[in-house]
Amino acid sequence: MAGPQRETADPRPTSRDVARAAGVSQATVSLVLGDKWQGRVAERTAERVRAAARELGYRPNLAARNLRLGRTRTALLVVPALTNEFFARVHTGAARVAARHGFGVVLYPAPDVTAPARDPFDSARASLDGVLASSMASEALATIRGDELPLVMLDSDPAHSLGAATVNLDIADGMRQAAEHLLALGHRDLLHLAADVSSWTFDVRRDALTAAVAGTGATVRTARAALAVDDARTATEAALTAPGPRPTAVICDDDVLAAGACKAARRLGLHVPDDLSVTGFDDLTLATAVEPELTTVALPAERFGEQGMDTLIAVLGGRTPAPEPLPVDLIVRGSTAQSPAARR
Amino acid sequence: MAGPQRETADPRPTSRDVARAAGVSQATVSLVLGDKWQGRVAERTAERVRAAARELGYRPNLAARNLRLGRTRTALLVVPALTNEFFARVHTGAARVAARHGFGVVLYPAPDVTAPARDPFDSARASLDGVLASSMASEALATIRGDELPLVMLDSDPAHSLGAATVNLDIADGMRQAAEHLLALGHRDLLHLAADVSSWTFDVRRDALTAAVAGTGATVRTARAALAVDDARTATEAALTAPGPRPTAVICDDDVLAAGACKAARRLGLHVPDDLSVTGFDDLTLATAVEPELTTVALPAERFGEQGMDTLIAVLGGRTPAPEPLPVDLIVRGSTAQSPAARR
DNA sequence: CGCCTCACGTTGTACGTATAACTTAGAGGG
DNA sequence: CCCTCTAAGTTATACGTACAACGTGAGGCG
Repeated sequence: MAGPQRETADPRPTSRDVARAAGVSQATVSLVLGDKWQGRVAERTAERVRAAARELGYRPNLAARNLRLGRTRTALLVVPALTNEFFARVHTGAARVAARHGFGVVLYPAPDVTAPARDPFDSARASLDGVLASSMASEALATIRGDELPLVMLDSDPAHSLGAATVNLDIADGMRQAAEHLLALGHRDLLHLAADVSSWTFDVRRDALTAAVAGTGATVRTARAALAVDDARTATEAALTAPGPRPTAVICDDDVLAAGACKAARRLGLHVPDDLSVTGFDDLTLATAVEPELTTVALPAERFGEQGMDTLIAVLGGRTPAPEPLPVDLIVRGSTAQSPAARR
Repeated sequence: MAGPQRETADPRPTSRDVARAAGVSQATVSLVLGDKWQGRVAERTAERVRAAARELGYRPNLAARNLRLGRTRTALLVVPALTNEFFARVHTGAARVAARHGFGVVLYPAPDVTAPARDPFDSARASLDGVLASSMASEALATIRGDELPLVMLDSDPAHSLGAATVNLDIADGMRQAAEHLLALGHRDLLHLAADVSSWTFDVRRDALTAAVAGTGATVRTARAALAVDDARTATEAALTAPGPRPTAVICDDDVLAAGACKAARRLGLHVPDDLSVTGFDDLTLATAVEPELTTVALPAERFGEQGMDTLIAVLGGRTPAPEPLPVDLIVRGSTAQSPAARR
């Protein structure tokens, strides 16, 4: 029955179609559906418009709305890697708050945060209202700032924020808790298994650890590894077999590193936690999947993402909130115990 | 020196500004920058326009372009949960291909794929070119189909695809490989630790397992658990202490489940793999973090995401490719060994 | 009775882009 | 010398929305 197929297979109804169906003007439809009709449109008419919109399955064209309003209700989330469970959880939290405010979140995974590929970001930023950037190097940050886009920094150095709002986890306190836990268990020779990544969040861990052991007589050696189990295992093996007194505890920047450290211990015939204590960071799924379960610093990742997006939306609204760092908690599980020496 | 601050803090240059700077009309700017100027604009002029655009830092307004062109170069990726590393990797692959074609990817996490909350999806779909939906129930699928949006199904039942293109992993073959591996090791009493999730991808695992053991004389019992370590451990403990012959191997729908199974074994005083073999599925980071490392079916998750997006873009281009299922590989590690009986 | 106010709308326009349709100046052909 | 043709632009318009500015008829009031 139908004639030859038209090239327009998608005649989505517009506000004008709704207007025609309701017997009003397009402007009235816009007023009613935009909730700006108080005292401008009669309740009877408003209801008729709403009914027509429902009937036709009307959805406003966001491109047109964005063009008209000059904003997009879209925020960019920049993270090092979404495959890192921590950032996936940050995204979850951020997206939840965003949705609550009618915002969308587009992701920009920056494999190398020090030198982000400009192209995908360039094409995207023209349609963004704001940026939520996690763990970025200040160089990359500077290029973003040049765009004058509202920016909120997550877990980044306040000293290099260039005036952007920052939202932080109390990473330093987490590291302090982990260190004091090990010290209280009698450990005096610590190995810091550090992430081989240039990022403020890891600098904070280092400094907090240094501060925590200062004056206690304990010593800290450092090993570095990429955020992968294998690399962490190799690095730990090397560090534990190096000359000098063998560390009795490994304090790791991350749970993945801690898992690698545990594997290294097993390879060397050391028992965790009897011969070697290990602490992680983040409390990922990993932490309770390995044996023994990891003593680790639990970060409220989703809450963190939520607070980040809340802050960005506040900034867009002209306010400049400066939230307190979110508290973190050491969770003591099976991978830490009294040092062999303290047990006597 | 500057006067009082204006309310427009962001006068981003438009194509008209570029035109003025280059001494041409706005249309010419659009032609040059859109690469449609062959034989329409002199090379000298084109270069002048490009220079002006560079000078002003011009970026086209995507909202205006989208409105004009009626498409958004944005695809929606629907996944059950981004915190599942598998889906994070699928996203990575999909986003990579998308970027290559100038497409953006927006995520829609569907916590419950059987009854997706309509609201966030509703507001988003008006600005989408297509949908890439992973592991969705056919009900939810039907509601999407109603929108007439180009759709590609990932890892979903071809029989319920309602005509949408499907892209699949060869899950059945993976499960077959795992089952045959265990059978070859002499295991005759298997426990299938199934994901307590209603999804085609898990139905396929079940059916493939059933088919693989048919006629071999082996028996398969089934336990169900949510995709979490703790739940998997509990379910496995219950199944292993149930009356009847104790299974000598656990074949799991997922690595997280496998990690839970390993923990259950340890609790019951069983050694993996000597007393109990365990296989996983997905080959997540988890698989090599636990001890022993998991024998598991490796899925090319990123490649899968890439192929999904390639297919969606092909569909948007009017083609209807039907790619072969991607091959998967069993990776034998330390969590499987000969059955105690076969060892004699 | 004439004017004002108020409630309820409508008309018109702008956002920035892409492109169809048109103009114009030479070049070349008959 | 006029006519056509092409290169090299330009003018004008539409996409769908939000909202400022403008009617308009009815009732109130002096």
